[in-house]
Amino acid sequence: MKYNFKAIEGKWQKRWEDGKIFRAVDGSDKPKFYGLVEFPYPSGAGMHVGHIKAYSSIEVVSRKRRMEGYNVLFPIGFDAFGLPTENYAIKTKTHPRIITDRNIEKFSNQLKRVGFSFDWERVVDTTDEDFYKWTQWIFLKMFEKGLVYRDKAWVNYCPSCKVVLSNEDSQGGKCDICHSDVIQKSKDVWYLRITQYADKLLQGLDTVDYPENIKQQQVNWIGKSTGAFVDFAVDGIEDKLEIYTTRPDTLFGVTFMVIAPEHPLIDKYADKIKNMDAIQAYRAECNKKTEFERTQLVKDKTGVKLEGLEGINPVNGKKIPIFIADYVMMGYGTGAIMAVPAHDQRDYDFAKAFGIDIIQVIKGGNIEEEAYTGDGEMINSGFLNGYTNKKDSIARMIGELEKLGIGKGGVQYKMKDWAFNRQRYWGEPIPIVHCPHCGDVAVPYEELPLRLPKIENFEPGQEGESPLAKIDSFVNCKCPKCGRDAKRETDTMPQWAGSSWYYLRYIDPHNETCLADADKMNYWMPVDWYNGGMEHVTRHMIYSRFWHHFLYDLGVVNTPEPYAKRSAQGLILGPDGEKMSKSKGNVIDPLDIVEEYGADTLRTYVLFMGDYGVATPWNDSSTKGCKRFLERVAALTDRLTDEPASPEFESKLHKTIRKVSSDIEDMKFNTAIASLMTLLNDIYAVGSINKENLVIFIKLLCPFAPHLCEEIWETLGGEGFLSLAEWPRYDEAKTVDATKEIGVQVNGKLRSTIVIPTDAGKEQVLAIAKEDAKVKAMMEGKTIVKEIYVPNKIVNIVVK
RNA sequence: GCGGAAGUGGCGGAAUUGGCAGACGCGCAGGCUUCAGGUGCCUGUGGUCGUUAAGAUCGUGUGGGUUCAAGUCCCAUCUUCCGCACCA
Repeated sequence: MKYNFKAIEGKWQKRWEDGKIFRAVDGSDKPKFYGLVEFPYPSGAGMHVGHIKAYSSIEVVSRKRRMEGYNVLFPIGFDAFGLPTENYAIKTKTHPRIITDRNIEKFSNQLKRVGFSFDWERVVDTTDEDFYKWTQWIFLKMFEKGLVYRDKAWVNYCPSCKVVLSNEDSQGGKCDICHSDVIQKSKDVWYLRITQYADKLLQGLDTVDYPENIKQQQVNWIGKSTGAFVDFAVDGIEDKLEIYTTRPDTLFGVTFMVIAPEHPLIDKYADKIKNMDAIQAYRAECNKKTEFERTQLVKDKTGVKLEGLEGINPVNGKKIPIFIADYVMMGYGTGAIMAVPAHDQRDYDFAKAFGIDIIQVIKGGNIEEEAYTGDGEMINSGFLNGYTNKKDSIARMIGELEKLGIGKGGVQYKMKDWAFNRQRYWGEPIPIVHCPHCGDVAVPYEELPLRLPKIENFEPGQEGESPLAKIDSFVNCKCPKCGRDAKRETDTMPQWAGSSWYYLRYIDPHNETCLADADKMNYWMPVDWYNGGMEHVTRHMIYSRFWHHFLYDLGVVNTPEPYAKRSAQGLILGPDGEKMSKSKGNVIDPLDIVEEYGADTLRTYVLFMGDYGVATPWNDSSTKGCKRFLERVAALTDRLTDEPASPEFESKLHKTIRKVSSDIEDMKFNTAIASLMTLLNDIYAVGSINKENLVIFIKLLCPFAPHLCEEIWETLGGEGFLSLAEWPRYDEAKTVDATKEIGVQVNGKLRSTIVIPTDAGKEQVLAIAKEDAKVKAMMEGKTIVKEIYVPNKIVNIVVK
């Protein structure tokens, strides 16, 4: 058969779609498999090769599972709210709805042309009001349970996008979307109390099958530390200055304190501070720096001493100076620290710069040179003297502080509450009404969805307020509680909202009475295998795990964790080895590949190109190599024979079944395909193949190159769809060969190879080895010191 | 700085976890087919020495070590990539 992919691919895509053969069945008796891939943002640019690679893994696993008799849910949808669409809407004066629908259609067609076996009857779109109704519902449930609060806060604000960003969206002081510098601005912010779930999110990691590096990233992100809160009295004022420390054991070594420039104590006691001018000047200086700069300048500590206020070390009553310095952040701990220069490098640098005393309280290191952070015997530390174990001294100190009522043990998280509102049009409206009499009131559940009003102008206001604020008919409403005039919240939710629960909606996408039917969720959840990008391992995954834990506590879902297993694909780099980008002109368009080589070649190549989890450059010649492979497979129909296969070939075939089956489970797609290539070479070497064995071959190849394999199946007179045929099983007995070639070493160096009967005894194998001419020559005139035989692997004869 | 991963031919990468390094693919070279280009098919392809050959010898970032045997384990060291980062 000649390989005419253009004719084949459209034909089978149509048959699959018409036959609805990839439809997931609710409540089937079969075992279930829920495979999930991160749904795409339908950008105008269309699909990227990265999408193909990301989806191909679960695609192959899902296809294999179907053939193994599973009831498979492999859905797709669109994460369609977001800034790029809105910005494009502003630019082209087109409604985001129109743009989104257009892009979704384009994406769908592209995905279909690659032949992915998605269940197209379960497509979800986060911007569909039937979907975001339930996003709003979950928000209101959180509001009801006290997990939502509003606060005035200094927020990360992108002056270009005119939008408030979470810490997660403004990493490194740059806007995640447009990469402009982020500035600090005072705003009304809605927060979700994700910190309340920090411990559950940490503990949940012990119950899921994620790779270690992914777990570690999530652990780091949550950033739990244990330590103590300690109150320091300040000379001359009533208020205490509370600090957080992970090293309360070093309290006797405290020689100064540092507070963040924004610390409220400063303004409150401005009249007591004698050098307010200098303080204000320093603050102004800090304000100019972005958070990025502030966290970059590790060296050259700067700061100003507060003249007129002095702290008192609670354990020894010593008076110590207080500084403001920008290396202390208001956003972590209490915004104030006790400084122990002898045992903390930052404090040490600061003390050296400002000529402050350094008191060593733990023996060890050389504090003339640098801070000593290791363990050792406690000295100069009153009741802690003589302690050598950090753990013990910390426990003793916390006990002492608690007895005195000036401190207590506590934990801190790097993770902050999730800033949840955006001043944008193209997002889920936050279903809250501001009533002058009742305060913030939830929109009643029965009024959901709170629809986005149809408007013409999507530009944000001058001060960055939401475009919705200009729509009087939307803003003005009655308070659901008291019925008097009230105003609607005009901010919308961030892009992460819809993706925090979308995998549940796939289970029951058209349900009008709840987010998904409980029985169906009991059947399908948890997601058995979720693949996506490393860039979503912290934000998206932590947010959605948070929402899922919340829904579990609410009794809506039956599992605490949404994803049983997670994997991540490596990037596809440009042919030049650089990250693909428009500006570098090294972008590969998957549709060009489909046009030129066909979808099966594209699918095969993205999995063959290298280790799935590792970034690999695109190589057009190698793509051709995959095409050549498929052409040679197609030509097998011209090499059919009625002859039974030789035992040697049967053995190779069954080993290949075993290898492909296990490699797919281990995501070693490259070696799975390589073993099929090897088998194909073997078939060509033999010259022919019988029908029975060819069917096994195309079944193994089917998850990778389904169009071609279906076509061959049809040519061979197969009934129905190969995609639904039974996955081949290997016969263990047939994978065992009668003889085996093994290496023979003399003194650890390979000198020859011999053929032995499989599982022959040591004596027999050694006898064969010693008969070998080359081995004989090497042993000539020497005495044997040691003989080693590793069954079916190697012989090593040590001679002197 | 902390945490994680990785360094293997001209290139992408294999190596059943301590047992014949370089599977498979690309590229390259030679040959056949072809008017020719391309495609296809066959053969070869880690380095060095060796007239071909037989063979020898070196070889998995670098330097040591353990072992009959090391890409794989241990110690030291260099490099690259990816997270996190004045987190108290």
